[in-house]
Amino acid sequence: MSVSIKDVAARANVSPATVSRALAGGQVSAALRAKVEEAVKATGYRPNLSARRLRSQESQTIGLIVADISNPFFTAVARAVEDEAYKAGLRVILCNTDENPDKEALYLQLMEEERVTGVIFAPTRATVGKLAKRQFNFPMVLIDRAEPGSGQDAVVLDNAGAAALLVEHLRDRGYRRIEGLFGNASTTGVERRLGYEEAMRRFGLTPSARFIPPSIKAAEEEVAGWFRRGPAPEAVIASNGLLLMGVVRALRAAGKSMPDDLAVAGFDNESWTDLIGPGLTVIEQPVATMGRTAMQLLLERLEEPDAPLRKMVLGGRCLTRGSTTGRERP
Amino acid sequence: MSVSIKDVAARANVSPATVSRALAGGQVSAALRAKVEEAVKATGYRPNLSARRLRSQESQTIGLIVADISNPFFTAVARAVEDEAYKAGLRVILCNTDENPDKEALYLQLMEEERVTGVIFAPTRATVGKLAKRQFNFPMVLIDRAEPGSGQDAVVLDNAGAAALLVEHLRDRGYRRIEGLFGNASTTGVERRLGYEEAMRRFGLTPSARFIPPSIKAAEEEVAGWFRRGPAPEAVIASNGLLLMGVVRALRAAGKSMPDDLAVAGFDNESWTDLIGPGLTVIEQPVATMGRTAMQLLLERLEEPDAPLRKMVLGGRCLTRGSTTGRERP
DNA sequence: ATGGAAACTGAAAACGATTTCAGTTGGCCG
DNA sequence: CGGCCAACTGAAATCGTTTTCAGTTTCCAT
Repeated sequence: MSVSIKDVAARANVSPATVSRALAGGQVSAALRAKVEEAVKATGYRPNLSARRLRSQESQTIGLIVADISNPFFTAVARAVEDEAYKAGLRVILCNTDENPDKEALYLQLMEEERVTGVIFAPTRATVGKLAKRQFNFPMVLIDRAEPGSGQDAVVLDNAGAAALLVEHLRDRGYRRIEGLFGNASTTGVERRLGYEEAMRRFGLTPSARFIPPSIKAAEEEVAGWFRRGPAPEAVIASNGLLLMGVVRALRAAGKSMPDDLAVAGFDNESWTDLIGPGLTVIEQPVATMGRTAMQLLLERLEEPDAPLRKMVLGGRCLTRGSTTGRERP
Repeated sequence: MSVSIKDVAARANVSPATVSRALAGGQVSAALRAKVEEAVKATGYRPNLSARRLRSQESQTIGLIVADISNPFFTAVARAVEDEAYKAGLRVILCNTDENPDKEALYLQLMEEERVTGVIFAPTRATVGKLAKRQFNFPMVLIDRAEPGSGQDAVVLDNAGAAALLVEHLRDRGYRRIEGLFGNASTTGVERRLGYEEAMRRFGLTPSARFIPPSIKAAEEEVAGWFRRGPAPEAVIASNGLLLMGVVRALRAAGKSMPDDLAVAGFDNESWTDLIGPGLTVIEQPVATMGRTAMQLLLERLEEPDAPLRKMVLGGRCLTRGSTTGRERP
């Protein structure tokens, strides 16, 4: 069917071995190399990557497993990972788990069958704890989400620190009753919550946090409830872009405005956050750096499989905007 | 190294052929099947997909080539394509071209080497015309962008019709000097421009369109120029989400507001468009349907390689919001 | 009991590349 | 001129599956 290395060899009157060497830049006389190249062009030959992988036992492919590529945070991370990967001559298989542990297990198994070179993975809280128990036939770098005992390299945000930055900022602007909304699927929610609670206590304030599913709708309903039943807090911190959008939607639906009815701060500097009303105060995550770093850690791990475990913790930046302008104290 | 089917066979005291059949659900006695399954579990065997692909000559993989997965339009399409693909037991290789024809050529070649089952492709204007000339070893479905003579199945929006919807809406609300901003990299820009111009003329208005690169920055600079040098039009139509965001940014930077200083309408109902100021009037593209349909067309093409060429044209919906509220006539 | 069909199993041949190993040249030096 | 090394080339093995082909067993109807 498809033209194989044998066809090229036949056409150039050489052996398949010579064709292989000529194309791979091995030791071949200039004359033969030219003949081979001519034959390749004439036949329209394309190497068969499956055959190459089978023989050479390396897939030159990595897996990227995230919750949902539609989430701008993961989109940005994925884009960075892919750029680095293709630069390194690696292909990327992308998988969306929708925070579903079953899908995570399924895709991890798929990765083993693909004999991938490595995997970059943003696991759910349910899965991250089990990773240490299993042995994979590829190295893995966790991204965005990790736990002390997971036994894998990782790139994460300083979640607690970033949450504390927001609390501190809100307190400085005079807010006291600061509510926290945290995603319940990932370790980031947990860590951000701890950072929030710790900071609140440090300032002598009473923390009040809610764990909810990481979706726009969940946040919207939660905040709508505050306005319906009251009392609403003075300020809210949303632990990711989805929750942040939910908060904004609820405010709009209830005809409330920022920061007067509710001051709003959150995570993820998505492209629209500076365009909404007075602009949203957010933690900017170094998304591209995270993706690039994950890829780097993976490549280095491939070079040195026995190097000590590494966890890269990156700092977030607090971008203050109009949604937390400040409050005249009573 | 890795455990192969032979190891399983040895452990179960059967031949590799039997193991293969047992796992593929072939004709095997229940007793042997159980023995094989036990052996699989004991050895931790995972089939090697490269070997399987080589032998069976089918990759069970499709390529998805788009301009930039960070663009929410493509994100949504990609998500739909992937869901459908995994449902059909196919893997997806995602490639970002950044509207660069060289990268497009590179990735198309990669797809041939991967021996992919098929490709879903959103080509640039530069490439789409050349597709008919080349022969690929896989079927291809164009998505979002196509041209009459491209010789491939396609799923596209009724671009001219959608642009006309916007013109009609703006005219109904009393706007007359309506400027159009169109992306210059894809056929959608061209088609939307034609639809815009045709509709303007139909209403006795003078079309005034600009072709610019499909980036936030390009649109922002263009609109900023209007306010700096004047005169600004009464309304603007932006032919995609990026340009739309650029328009909004320029307005904000110049301290202008919608719709009084400039009425704004555009393409792509991105999640933030109803939250900006009075809400943006946009054409909602059936993104998920587009992705799903592309996958369907591809699967059907695989079933019936010689079926006639098909082009699916989907209608856009006009969501009217505050950015085009209307104009009191002088 | 016997014939034949049906069910099951294993040996071996692919799939298309890479790579080892063993030649075969040709050139150069003594 | 003989010998040796370097450079080049090809035959054949290999990667891990699937699948064909042929052989064996089982079972049922006659």
